[in-house]
Amino acid sequence: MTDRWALAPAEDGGVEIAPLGPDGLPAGPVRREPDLAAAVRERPEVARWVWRSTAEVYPRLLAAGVRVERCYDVEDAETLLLGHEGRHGEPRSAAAALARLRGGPVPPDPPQRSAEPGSQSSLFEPRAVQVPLTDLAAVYAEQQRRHEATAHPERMRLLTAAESAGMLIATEMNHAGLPWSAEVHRQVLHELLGERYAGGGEPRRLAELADEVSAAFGRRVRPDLPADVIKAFAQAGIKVRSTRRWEIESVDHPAVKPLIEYKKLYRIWVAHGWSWLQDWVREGRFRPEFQAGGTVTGRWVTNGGGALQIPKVIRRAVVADPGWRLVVADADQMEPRVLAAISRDPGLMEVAGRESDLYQSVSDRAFSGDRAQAKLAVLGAVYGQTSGDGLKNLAALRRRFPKAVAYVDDAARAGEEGRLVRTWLGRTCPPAVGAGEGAEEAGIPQDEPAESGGGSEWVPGYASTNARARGRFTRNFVVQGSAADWALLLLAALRQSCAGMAAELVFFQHDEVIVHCPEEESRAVVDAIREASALAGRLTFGETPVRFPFTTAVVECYADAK
DNA sequence: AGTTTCGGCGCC
DNA sequence: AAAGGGCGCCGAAACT
Repeated sequence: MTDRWALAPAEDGGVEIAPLGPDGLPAGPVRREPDLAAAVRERPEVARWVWRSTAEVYPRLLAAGVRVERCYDVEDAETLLLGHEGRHGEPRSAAAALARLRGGPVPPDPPQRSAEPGSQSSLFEPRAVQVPLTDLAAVYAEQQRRHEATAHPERMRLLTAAESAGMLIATEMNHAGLPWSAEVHRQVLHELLGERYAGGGEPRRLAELADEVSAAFGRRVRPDLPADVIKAFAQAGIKVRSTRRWEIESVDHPAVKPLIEYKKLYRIWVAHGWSWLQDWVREGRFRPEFQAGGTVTGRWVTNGGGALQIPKVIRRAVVADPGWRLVVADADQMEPRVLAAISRDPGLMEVAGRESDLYQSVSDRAFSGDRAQAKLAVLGAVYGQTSGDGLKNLAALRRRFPKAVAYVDDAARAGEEGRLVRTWLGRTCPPAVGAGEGAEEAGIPQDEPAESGGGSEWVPGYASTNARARGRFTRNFVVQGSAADWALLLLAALRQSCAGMAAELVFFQHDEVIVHCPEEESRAVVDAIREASALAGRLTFGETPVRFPFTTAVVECYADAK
């Protein structure tokens, strides 16, 4: 690629830029310009901007109305490369990478700030250590070489490119915000919770439910205090270990019904109630701080506002602008389809090659038509279910789809034995806690490795509790993480096809994306999603029969999508 | 008084 | 039917 330029903001608000040669080093003199946004705006021919941190640069560009098509985020790539090299946790800053390159003392990473409601703090990162452009380019050039040393260089290049695209998209989503009607939200809260009382106490409906619970127990009980509730049940002659809903649901006592209702509404009140609205919604937009690649598996997180946990009833407040629509697109059975693609199990690839309900197809083959059982078995295999009907169902799944189950079993065994596992594109799981030479030298006891030996059955009972927990983690990691790999490519492709339109990506939640667009663009957006899905499948997994269908809905209100 | 952990539950 | 993976958030409890 020829049209790569490096970019490094200077302390005085100016910027250093330089074209890069094939080796990743500056191919011309470093230019210094006074205005970051102007420097980028004036060079639309640049195919990819190489910079230290998207979070540092891109919000400033967007604020000035400048978008870029592609970037390469050096610090983000450093994180992924370190992980792949088994050096998870080493400082990831460009300054640290430079120090490793030059053999100097490696500075620790600056501490992460936490989000405050409505803050604009991501516009600038004052704590970040700047590196001059020539040094940044040196780190970049070295990273290009490190890509070549990975197990699958072309996949690793795709991963860092996709993750950088994710950084751009997350920043653009933060800039756009999710359309949010405070009026509808207040209406929903009033319907569910009743009037608020002065003084900030519980709203009417919660107070009533608390009274009902107390009346049922015959004494004052605070339903939000688990210890109080457990004691009250004990006094009524009922032993419960916790107040989790699934545990008390089956208890025969008049307090149970109002208690469960209280918990449900209490949750909405504290997490998505009036104070949430006050804190997070401004001028018709909810602005969560999306953070691409915020989890070890590559899933995104949001920083503040709980944007990835919006309760279904609250989604009524997500309303398109007048004349606009929300295109809500949900990938159908994403994780088992990803498992089919990565394991190349012939039977699972065959059912995943159809767009029809995958769980139904699996159940027709292995569970005599019981879809619910098939879904449980698949999820149990991916999550590492350890007991109950799950194990029996897993056996049926293993008979029909041996390579698929072996794939996750192998990942689980690797985790139990303290080895690393990777996603399809090469994102690598962190090492076991206490693992590594340091721990051994220090005499920290290690978990016993699981019983090794042939066969891909996973035999419970042979490894320690910690090792088994790590096995469940790595088992899930390869699927959840590879799904995140694919989802990133999907987002990048979708963003590309929306580039000429007014349509904006405004929300992303693991396997679901929302595009906000003028009504007349909504058909084109639906088509774009289908095309992006097919492209993402090909790019991520190569030639594969597996398809990734979406359920799409064009709605004015998010709650109407399902 | 301030900070960390826990319990419970929301989403996938 | 049973309680497995990844997160964030809040208040209370448990600490320093």
